[in-house]
Amino acid sequence: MTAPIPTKDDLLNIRQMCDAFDVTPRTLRFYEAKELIAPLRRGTARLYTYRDRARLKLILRGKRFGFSLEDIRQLLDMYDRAPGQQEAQLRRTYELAADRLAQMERQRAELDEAIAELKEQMAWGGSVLAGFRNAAE
Amino acid sequence: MTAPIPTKDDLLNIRQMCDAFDVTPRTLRFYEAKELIAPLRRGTARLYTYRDRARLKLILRGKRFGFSLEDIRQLLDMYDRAPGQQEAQLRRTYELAADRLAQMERQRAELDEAIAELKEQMAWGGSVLAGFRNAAE
DNA sequence: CGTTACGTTTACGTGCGCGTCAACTTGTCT
DNA sequence: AGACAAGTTGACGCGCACGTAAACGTAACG
Repeated sequence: MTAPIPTKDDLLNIRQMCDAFDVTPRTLRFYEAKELIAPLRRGTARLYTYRDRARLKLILRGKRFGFSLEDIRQLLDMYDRAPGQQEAQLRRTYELAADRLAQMERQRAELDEAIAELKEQMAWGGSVLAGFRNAAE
Repeated sequence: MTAPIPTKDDLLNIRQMCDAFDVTPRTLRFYEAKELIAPLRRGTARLYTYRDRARLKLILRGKRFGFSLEDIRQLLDMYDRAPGQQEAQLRRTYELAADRLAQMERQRAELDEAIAELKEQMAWGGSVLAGFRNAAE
């Protein structure tokens, strides 16, 4: 098998983790230093649980969105601190999420605008290219 | 007047330029060092022409698109040499823009997804909060 | 004439997200 | 036991896009 799909309670070492997510060991250790993930230890060696894999997935997605690792750390804390929490703390979390959501929606609006502008520019360039094609005949 | 709108042949000093575009002097000098703009000099002092202003506008727009300054420099150079430009070079630019556009649209799709997920989480948290309120009566 | 404001160059500092050694320990195989 | 792979912890380096401080020039104002 070229793809030994890990089950929920499999524990992956750092190499398997890197292969699975296409990252380097340095990256995983860096994320750990930044408290984004916290793998188990067998002696000194790291063992990555299902939870770590789920978190890493979210980390990489967050990165594609353009969030900083610090942003992502806060989001992750929010995601899993939810169950069994005191009301006040949960409400704090909720408000943090609301802020984040607003931020994301602003970001989306800006992205939409940028996309529209770029399309406009490209239409202009496209017309110039069309001119070239006409002149070429 | 709080807004002394500059005409095409006005020359702006660095402060006016910064106020007009909401950047710092350091930024303008940095862009100049990177050969993105090339203001006139009166003695040693910089004087920004209409052309500089137009270029800065494009630079800042490019940044919003997520281009690096080096990318932007190349695009500006091509833009300058546009009159009498070879089709090939312009097409390069066009393709570069198309790639970037595709990236941005992927990013937008992912952002939408993330927003949806976050909203879902928040609905869940909201229901928990509602439960607290019921238990409190 | 001094001083205040604004500009200049040069150069080192910063935050982010890792890359890249070096030096060491820890299994694993033969 | 010896060798080798794979892991570990520092610690320094890097590219980008500037921030920041030092030391200096220049022009206008009172």
